[in-house]
Amino acid sequence: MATIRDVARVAGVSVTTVSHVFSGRRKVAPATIQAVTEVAERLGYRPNGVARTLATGKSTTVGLHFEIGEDALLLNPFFSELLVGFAAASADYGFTFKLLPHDLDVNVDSASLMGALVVDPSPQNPWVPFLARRGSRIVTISRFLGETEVSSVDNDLGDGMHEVLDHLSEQGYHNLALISVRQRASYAVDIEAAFREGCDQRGLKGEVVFASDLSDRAARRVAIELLERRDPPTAIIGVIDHMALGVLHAAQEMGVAVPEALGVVGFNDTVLSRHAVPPLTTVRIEPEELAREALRLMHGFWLDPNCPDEEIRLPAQLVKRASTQRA
Amino acid sequence: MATIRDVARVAGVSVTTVSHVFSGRRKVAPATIQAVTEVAERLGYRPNGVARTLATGKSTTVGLHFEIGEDALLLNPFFSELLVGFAAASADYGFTFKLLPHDLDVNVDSASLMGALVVDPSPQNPWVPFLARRGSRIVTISRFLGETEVSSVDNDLGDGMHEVLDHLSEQGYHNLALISVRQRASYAVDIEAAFREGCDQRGLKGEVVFASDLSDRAARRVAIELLERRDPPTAIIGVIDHMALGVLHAAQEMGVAVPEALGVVGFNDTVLSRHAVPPLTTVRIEPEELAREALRLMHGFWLDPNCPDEEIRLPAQLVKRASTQRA
DNA sequence: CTGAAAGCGCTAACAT
DNA sequence: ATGTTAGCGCTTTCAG
Repeated sequence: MATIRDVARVAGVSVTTVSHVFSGRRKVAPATIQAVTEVAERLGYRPNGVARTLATGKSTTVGLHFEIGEDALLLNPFFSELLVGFAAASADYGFTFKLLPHDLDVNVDSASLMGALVVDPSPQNPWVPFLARRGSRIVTISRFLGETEVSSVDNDLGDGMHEVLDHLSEQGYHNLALISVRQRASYAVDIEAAFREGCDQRGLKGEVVFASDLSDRAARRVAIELLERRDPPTAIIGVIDHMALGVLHAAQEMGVAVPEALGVVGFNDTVLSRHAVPPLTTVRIEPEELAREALRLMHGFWLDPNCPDEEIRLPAQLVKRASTQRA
Repeated sequence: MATIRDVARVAGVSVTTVSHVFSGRRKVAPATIQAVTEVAERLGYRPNGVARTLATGKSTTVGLHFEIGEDALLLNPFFSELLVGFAAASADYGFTFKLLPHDLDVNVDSASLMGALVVDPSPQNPWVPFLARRGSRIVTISRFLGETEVSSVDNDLGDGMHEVLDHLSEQGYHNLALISVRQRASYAVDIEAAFREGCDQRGLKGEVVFASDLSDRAARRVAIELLERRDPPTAIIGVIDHMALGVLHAAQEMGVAVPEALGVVGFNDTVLSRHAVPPLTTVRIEPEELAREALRLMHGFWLDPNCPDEEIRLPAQLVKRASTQRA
């Protein structure tokens, strides 16, 4: 691999000059630029980013952490969509990603990270405080409800829930249940709060029940319990599509007709909801938008390390499908 | 951030010693280790990986490239599963990942990569030759059918196809169609070859048709065409689960009973196949296994940069579900 | 408009 | 068992 010195020598200029034609951080004579570029091309020279990062102390790598573990989140297509969004947007901003392992690993080379994107952190997420303390700028997808102050980009899920409730009551569903999880991630908190408030406001009966984890199986178990009651809910909402699918399965197994006897609603509008039978009413959020905004914030931090934290809020929109359309 | 020099000074030893207590590359007196560790702890010192990489010329970062684009691959849960597998295995080997953008970006800092993992490359994949030329070791998931010599870990999909054909003919499906794609990735090539050969061997009628891309929609369109024929196939196989789902939808829309009038088979055994209605017969591969093997190879290269390339082949196993069980 | 030279934080001969 | 020192490849004052 040719180094900056090789190029300088062959082109008959100093390394300083070569450095500047590549960084563009100071004016260089057009003829010199021409010559240097040519030599560099010929020698197959590419600036070494590691050396550059070391010299400047400014990295262009951002950490990426998905808080996915034993539970079913790992199968949630939402994450793939987000990932694609990140990959796409990274090209525009010149960032490159480093995947952070699931468990906090003190050996991770935080010196090489300018910041980190953390997806759906729970308040116990160890990476957020860890990285923040080391001086990394952090942007979370959905909010971090722990102590550390960070930037975030999130959807207005509460708003989405209100749309859901309007729709359900319009369709004649008045006895509702929300299947949530104990893990206090912001999306669960927001959805629950809006659910309780919205049911009160509309005079709907609404109960929140908890599944042991985010899997469809766990949701299915809870749904079966709900449907076995003498006064079962007429509509069940899952905090993520995955769980709503579990409800769908429970209903099918128990011979409960959807949407006639039971309305089912999910959140996120992943492929799963379109492919469900019947197709699932859900709340749409835009993963690519989330990714793009997150990277925009990150880029702001890169330009100005002292740029203050920001909280971006994107809309969430109800998508009506067959699982709640009583005709 | 404390540097190695701060630690050395405070601990009253040389930087060399500090370096060695952290790298373990030479014996250091227990007492010294103790003292250095203590000071480091107190000062919050962490070795700077960027500097280390520069000094050693040996990085522990591996590039990760998913050849996902406009087509539906981005929604294929298989990738999430692989990703989780990579993340899990990386902990064991001490690797960390750098996501490579979809399009070849010459500005990517290949100097910081010891190697790259490329998932399902088509023969036109630009990253493989690019990185190989820069001296990165490459491991592909499924084989790279282009010119460049690389290591790979792959499943024996041909074997899986033979199991599929045995099963189908056993169930009385004798007029088969395989929906594949024009993109000549190794999985499509392998599956097609085994399909043709297997049908011949068993005296089954077998036709390969092509969808415009890997999406369920494209597969659905092709399936509709197939089913509208005067002599429609009695079983349709999709090269990935996603496409088989499209077939399922086409059948449903056209009132064709699955599995009675039509058998449907997919590949990969993603969540989608379990959640399909009816559940999809498919060929199971193990994403975590693939990830683990790939990283094992990569680690071998890290230990010995001259370690020869290797081609790992993992099994693929038929999973019989309702979509082909004629009772 | 261009150079010289001092680092960035760490490793690895080469010494002792 | 430990230390000295010369880099790794690049950026960046400070000079010209």
